[in-house]
Amino acid sequence: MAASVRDIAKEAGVSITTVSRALNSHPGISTKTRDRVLRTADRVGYSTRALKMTGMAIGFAQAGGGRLNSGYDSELVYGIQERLAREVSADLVMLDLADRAEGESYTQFCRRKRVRGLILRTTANDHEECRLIASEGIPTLVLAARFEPDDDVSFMVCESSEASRRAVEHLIHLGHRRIALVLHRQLDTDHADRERGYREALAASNIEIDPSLIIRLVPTLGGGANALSQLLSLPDPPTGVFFTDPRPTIGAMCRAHEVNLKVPEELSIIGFDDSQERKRMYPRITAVCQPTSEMGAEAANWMIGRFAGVSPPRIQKCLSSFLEINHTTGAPPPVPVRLMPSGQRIE
Amino acid sequence: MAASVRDIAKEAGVSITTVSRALNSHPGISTKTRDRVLRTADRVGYSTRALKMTGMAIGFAQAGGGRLNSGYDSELVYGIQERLAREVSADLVMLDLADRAEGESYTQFCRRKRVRGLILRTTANDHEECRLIASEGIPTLVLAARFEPDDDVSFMVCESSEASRRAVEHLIHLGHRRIALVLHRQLDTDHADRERGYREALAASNIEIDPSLIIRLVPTLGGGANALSQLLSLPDPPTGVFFTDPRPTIGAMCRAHEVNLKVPEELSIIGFDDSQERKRMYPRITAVCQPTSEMGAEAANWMIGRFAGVSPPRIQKCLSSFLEINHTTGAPPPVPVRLMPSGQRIE
DNA sequence: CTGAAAGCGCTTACAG
DNA sequence: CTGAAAGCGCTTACAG
Repeated sequence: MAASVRDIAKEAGVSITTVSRALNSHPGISTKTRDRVLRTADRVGYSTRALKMTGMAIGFAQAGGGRLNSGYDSELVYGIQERLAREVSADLVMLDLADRAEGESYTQFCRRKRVRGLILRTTANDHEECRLIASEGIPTLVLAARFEPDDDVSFMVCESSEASRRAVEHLIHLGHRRIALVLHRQLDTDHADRERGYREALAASNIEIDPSLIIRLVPTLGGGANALSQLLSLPDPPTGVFFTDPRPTIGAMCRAHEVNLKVPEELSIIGFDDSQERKRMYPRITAVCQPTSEMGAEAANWMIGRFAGVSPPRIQKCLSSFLEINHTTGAPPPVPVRLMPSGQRIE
Repeated sequence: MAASVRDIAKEAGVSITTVSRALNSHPGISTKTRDRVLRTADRVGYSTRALKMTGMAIGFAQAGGGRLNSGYDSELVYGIQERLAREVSADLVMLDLADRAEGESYTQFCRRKRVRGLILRTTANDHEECRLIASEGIPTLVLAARFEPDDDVSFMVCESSEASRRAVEHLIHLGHRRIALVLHRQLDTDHADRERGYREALAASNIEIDPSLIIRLVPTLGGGANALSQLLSLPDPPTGVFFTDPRPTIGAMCRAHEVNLKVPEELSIIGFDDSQERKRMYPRITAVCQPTSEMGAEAANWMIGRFAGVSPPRIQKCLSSFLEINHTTGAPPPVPVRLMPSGQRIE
């Protein structure tokens, strides 16, 4: 049960001295022995005495180092904590992977921080580090990123191509034909999904893609506002727009009010929401929504189950985004509305 | 430097057995001895071996137990982490004080969780617990609550009576005379501050308080929306409203759009913002704003300084809210706007 | 590169 | 209620 260095030593056929060296990455030890000892440690369920006393803790960290700080992260933390609080008494520790000591493995780092499992966020550039961490064997789950099935990495991701397709179909059913898409400039799998949904919906209705209706931007409030203006000043403007990120969505809604554009009478807008922003906007926006805090809760569930020996050691779960139809989508106007960049109407 | 049980024993003139018992709240020990030992432990700077290895960590917890989950908490955590990341390598651990073992003191709990200092949030009902925790001597800082100067509790709080007074003065200068106030039903010191600012501003301009213009509610989006409707359906409605909480502010802005009320031409609105909500609203709202993430950063600063022996052991700091004048305040309309509860205008 | 032995920090029966 | 001694978990010179 409570495996000690002695247990590992007996099991691996070495002295406790060697075990200690392996666990603490001392230099004077052969790679082969060290690996065998560490594998044995994991197998017999080794934990330091401090860890036994201290209770369970799971870490939340950003691959590549640094601290977590987006609203999306907060929503995830909220979901994780709520589930942890309800199910078990486990602490959540906000870690910075850049704090690892020289030569310290991720597993050792977590042991030192008394953390038994890691929930990770990552950028597209840090997938390799996620693979490395997972390969060490410490229970690891990456949130909101997708890995290949043969990558031995557990992840949860939110699929949004289908909800995105439905969103655009919703506009088509309402009678829209010129439908714009506002995308991330840096296309990750999530945003590629959303673009795919858009293209599929248009293709299914034999509507040709007009590249001038696809805008790629840095996802900020201001970017969204400008994208709206840019689209509406086109010679042949869209009657519906789909924003694939929350910040541009909010910026665009503000700009619509600013230029006195009636939504949805003059323009239909579908946004993107990964928290509860839509409840704070007027008109309440029709949006593709991600169940973010639910993802956090699911992540906590899996971790709890891992420690209890119930969860599978590897999970690759895909949650679904959903289209919530609210008050910013309607039939297209008889004549598309065109605005000067200044906001003045072009009749 | 690295004080051990042996050091404490020598210093306190007892055996290490007794020290161990005191540190772990074993029953068979006299209160007097235990207190002396624990005081000595603090004085000589005792820390367990695990703690020495594990690096610095500070805890974030809710007095009274439970997990933190409001947007306000997220903003605080954001501020704390940003500063911690920049200044030192300290982890932030989200703790649930309800996880304490039977008979375990707060200090012991923190030691077990390898936490060297506590940043607390509290409700009005849990001030006593904050005093108790602080009295144990572990570095403790309560955020966003006010204690008496002779309460030996460190806190940081955001004063809002002055900014609230300025907010109402701003309306008065614009020519408003009938100014409504929307308040928490449960009046804590923060909200009492804001009410005081309102009353002072009116008194200074010899405007009589009209109780029908003061609404007390549960601070939700819907509550704010209803408060707006209620105020505008009065026989003699206000031309300006001051909301003292973020959620009703947002709800009221949505309701204004909903009933097609022109803000600020027909009604001036001053809101309250403790995060960055105002940047997401249209029109951008004139609001009393709290520097929430700055408070988190200040808290982290003080903690870091405490461990370095630089910060004073006790701090009672009052940050200032500020009035940010944006686009929802203007001159009152020639004739006050009156709306039916349905939203229909009463001419 | 590895291990037997000494030793540190702490806890726990046991004796008083 | 207290302490001397045994003992656990781990690390660290030291020897090979």
